[in-house]
Amino acid sequence: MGTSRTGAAGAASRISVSRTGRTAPAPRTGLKSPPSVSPSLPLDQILLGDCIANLEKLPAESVDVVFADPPYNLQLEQSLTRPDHSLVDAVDDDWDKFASFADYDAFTRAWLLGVRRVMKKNATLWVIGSYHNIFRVGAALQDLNFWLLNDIVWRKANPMPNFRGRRFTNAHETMIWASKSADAKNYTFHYEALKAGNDDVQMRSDWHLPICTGEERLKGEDGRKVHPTQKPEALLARILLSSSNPGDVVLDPFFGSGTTGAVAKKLGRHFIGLERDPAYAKAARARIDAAEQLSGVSIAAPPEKRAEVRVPFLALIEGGHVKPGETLVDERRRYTATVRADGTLALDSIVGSIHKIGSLVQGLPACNGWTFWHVKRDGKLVCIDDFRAKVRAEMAA
Amino acid sequence: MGTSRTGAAGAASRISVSRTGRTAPAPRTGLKSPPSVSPSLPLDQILLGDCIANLEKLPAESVDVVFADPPYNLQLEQSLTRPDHSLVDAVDDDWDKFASFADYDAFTRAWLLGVRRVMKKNATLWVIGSYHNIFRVGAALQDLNFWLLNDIVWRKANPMPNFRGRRFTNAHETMIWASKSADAKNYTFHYEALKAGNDDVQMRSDWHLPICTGEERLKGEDGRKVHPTQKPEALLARILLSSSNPGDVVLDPFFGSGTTGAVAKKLGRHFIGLERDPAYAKAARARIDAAEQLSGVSIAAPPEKRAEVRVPFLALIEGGHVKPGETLVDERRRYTATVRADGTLALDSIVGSIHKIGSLVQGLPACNGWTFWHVKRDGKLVCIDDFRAKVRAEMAA
DNA sequence: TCAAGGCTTGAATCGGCTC
DNA sequence: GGAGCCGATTCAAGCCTTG
Repeated sequence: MGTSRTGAAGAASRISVSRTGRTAPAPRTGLKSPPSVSPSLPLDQILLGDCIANLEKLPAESVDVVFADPPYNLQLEQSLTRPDHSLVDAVDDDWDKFASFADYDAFTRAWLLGVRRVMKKNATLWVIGSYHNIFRVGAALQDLNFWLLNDIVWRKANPMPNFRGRRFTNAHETMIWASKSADAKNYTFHYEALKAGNDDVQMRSDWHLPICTGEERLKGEDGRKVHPTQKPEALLARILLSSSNPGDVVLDPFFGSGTTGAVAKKLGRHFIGLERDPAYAKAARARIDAAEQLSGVSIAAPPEKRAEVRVPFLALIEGGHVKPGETLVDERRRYTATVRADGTLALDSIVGSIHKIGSLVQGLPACNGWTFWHVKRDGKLVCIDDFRAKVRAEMAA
Repeated sequence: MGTSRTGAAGAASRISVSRTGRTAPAPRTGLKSPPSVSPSLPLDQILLGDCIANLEKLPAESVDVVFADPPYNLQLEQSLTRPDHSLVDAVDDDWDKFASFADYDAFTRAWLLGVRRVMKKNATLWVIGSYHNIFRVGAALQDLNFWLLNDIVWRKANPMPNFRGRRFTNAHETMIWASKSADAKNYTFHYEALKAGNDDVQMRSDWHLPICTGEERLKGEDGRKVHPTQKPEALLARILLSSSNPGDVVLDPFFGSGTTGAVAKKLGRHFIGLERDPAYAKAARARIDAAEQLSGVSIAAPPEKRAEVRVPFLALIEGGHVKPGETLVDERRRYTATVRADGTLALDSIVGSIHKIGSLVQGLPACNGWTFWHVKRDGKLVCIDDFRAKVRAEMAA
C-alpha cells in the first residue's frame, strides 16, 4: 500500500492526525483489562520517512497487530526477461538476476525484523501480496521464526481481466496471518463473533470482497486515483475485527493512502502509520480526519466464551441447584453417578470430577462434564450447564 | 500426492500399466502437429523408486506438462480430536517429515532441478501445496529461474472445519503454474475453451471444487483410505484440459494414488508416474487399468461448479447495504436489535447472529433472521433478505 | 513444567425408512 | 415404487488454557 522503503532520508517527521488523538478513548468492555499502551507511542500519527529507520524508533513490544502491504517488487519482471539459460548458469553466473531477488529478500527481512521487535508477545502480523512477492515474504516469515496461522485468499469480486488471454484471470491476492512464534498461543481471534456474523458457520480462509472503487477510492484534484493499490476498507475491517480489540494499537509500516488508519479510527483502534512519500501521507491524513468513529455498541469487543468466569461444580451445590446424594445421568440415560457434598462425583468406589467420571464411563480420553451430565427436574432431564449459566447470571447481578 | 523422496533404494523398477500402453494411440485434434514423443520414454508407466534418481534417467526436454504434489512438511505436533473426542486421521507418514526448513528447501530444489531438465522448452509445471510449504516452493521456483504464470487457489467446497476455534477454517490449497523461463511464451493454454466452458467469462484464478470423497476415494481391503491426500479428479482434469493437448506427456513425480495417471488416460494424454512406495504404486496401477479413455467429443472443459450462493450477513455490511450501528426491527415493530460492525447483532449485552437474536427475542427455538429482520429505508421497512438478493446478484455478475 | 479443566465442525454420502 | 427425508458415517490437521 505504501512506499516506505530503505534508502529514504534519515530524519523522520511526524504528521499528527489531530482529530483522532488520545483524547478520544476507545470503547471498552468490562470483561478485559485495558490494553497496555506505551506512553511514548506516537498514537494515531503518520511518521514520515524511511520505514525501517522509523521502526527502530518505536519502543519494543508495543503494538498489538500489524498490517503490511509491502512493495510487490514488480520491477523484477524486467531483469528476468532474458534469453534462456541453462540452470546452473542461471544460479551461479547470472549474478544480476540473483541479486534482484536477493535485494528484495534483504529488504523483506529488514522490515520484518523491525516489525517483529515492536510487536507485543501475542501480537499478530498480516501481510498482503500477489504471486510476484508473497512466496518470498512467506518463506522469510518462516525463516525468521514467525508462526503462520493462516493464509487468507482475498477473492476479488471485480478483478482486472486478463487482456492477452494467455493466463487465468488473476482474481485474488494472498494474505498471510502470523504470530511471533509457535508458542505465542494467546493471540486475539474473535472466533465466536466471526462465526455469528457468517450465518453461524466458521469463517473460512477465502474471503469474497470487491476491490476499492467509487466513492471510497481517493482521487486527486486532477481526478486521478491518488494511490495505485488502495485497499478496500471492508478488507481492513474484517482483519481488525477478527484479530484486534477496541483500544488496540495497529501498526502499518507501508501506510500509503491510509486505509488502515481510516478503518482503525472507525473501529475504535489506535494506529501508527509509516510512510515515505509526503504526498501519500498528506492524503491519508486528510482522509483519516474526515472519518468518524462508529458508535460504541457496534464495535465493542464481542463477548468470548473463554473470558467467562469460571464456575466450579461445587458452586451448583452451594447454590442449591444440585443436591449432594443426587443422581446424575447422561442424556441417553446410559450412565449414572452420584453427587458428593464436596463437588465430586462417585461411581461405585471411584471418585472424581464431573469431567473425569464422564470420560471414564464413556471410555473416552476426555469429556466436558458440564454438557454431558443431567439431572431430573419435573420428570425431564436438565443439563447441569443450564445451572452453571444461572450461577453466572447470579454472580453478574 | 506421492512419496518419491530421496534416500530410497537406488534401483528403479518399472510397473507397466498394460492397458494404457502405446498400443492405444491418443486421439488427435486436426489443429496441431503431432507432438514429438521421445522413443525412450516409459509412457504410461509407474517408475518405482527414488523420485530424483528416476528423473535423472528420463531424457532431457521430453515431457509437456508436470503436475507435482510434493510432501507438505506439515510438522504436526500432536494428535487432534473432534468435539466428540474422536481422533482425526491425519497425515503422519514419515515421508512428510523433514528435520528443518533447510532440509525441505534442499529437497525442493533437487526435485525441481530434475523436473526442469526433462521439461520441453515450452512445457509448464503445476505444483500444489498449503501454507506450510507453498511459500518455500514458490521462492525456490523463482530462484531457479522458473517463470510464474499464475497462482491458482483451489477453494474446497467441503473442507475440514477448524475444531479448536483458534483460526480461520483452512479451506483452500494453492497451486503455482509456471513455465521454464520468462521467454518460454509458447506454452499451451486453452483460453477459448476454458472461457466457453465457464459461461463465456474468463476462467479465474480461484477454483471451487469438492475434495475427494465417496466412490472416487480409493479404499483398501480394510475399508480405510489408501492415501491420505488423494486429489480429486476434477482438479487434475481442469489442469490437463487447460494446459495440455491430447497425446501430450504428463509427468507426475509424486504419483501417490495415481489421480494424474487416471485423468491423463481418461483425457487421452500419456503419463509418467514416479512413486517411492510400492503399495501406492500398486493401487495406482489397478486404478488406472480400470479407467477408460473418454470419447473425443466429450473431452471438453468441465463447467464451473455453480458458485456457492450462501451470503453471510457480514457481506451486507461490507457491501454498504446495512450500516454498523443501525437498528434492525421485525415487521410488526415489536423487537429491535443493533447491527455490529462484525456482522453480529447486539441486544443489550447479548451478542449473536441474526438468527440467534431473532429466536431469542421471540422466545422461539429457531428463527430465520433473513426474513425476520427489517431496516427503515425512506420511511418504509425493507427486509434484509432483499439486500441478500442484491448481493447474490452482484456476486453472480 | 505438569496436570487438569473444559472447550471445540461442516459438507457430503449412504442406507434405511416413510409417504 | 420412487422421491425424499433422517440419521449415522465419513473426511479433513502446523487446532487450548489455566493454575
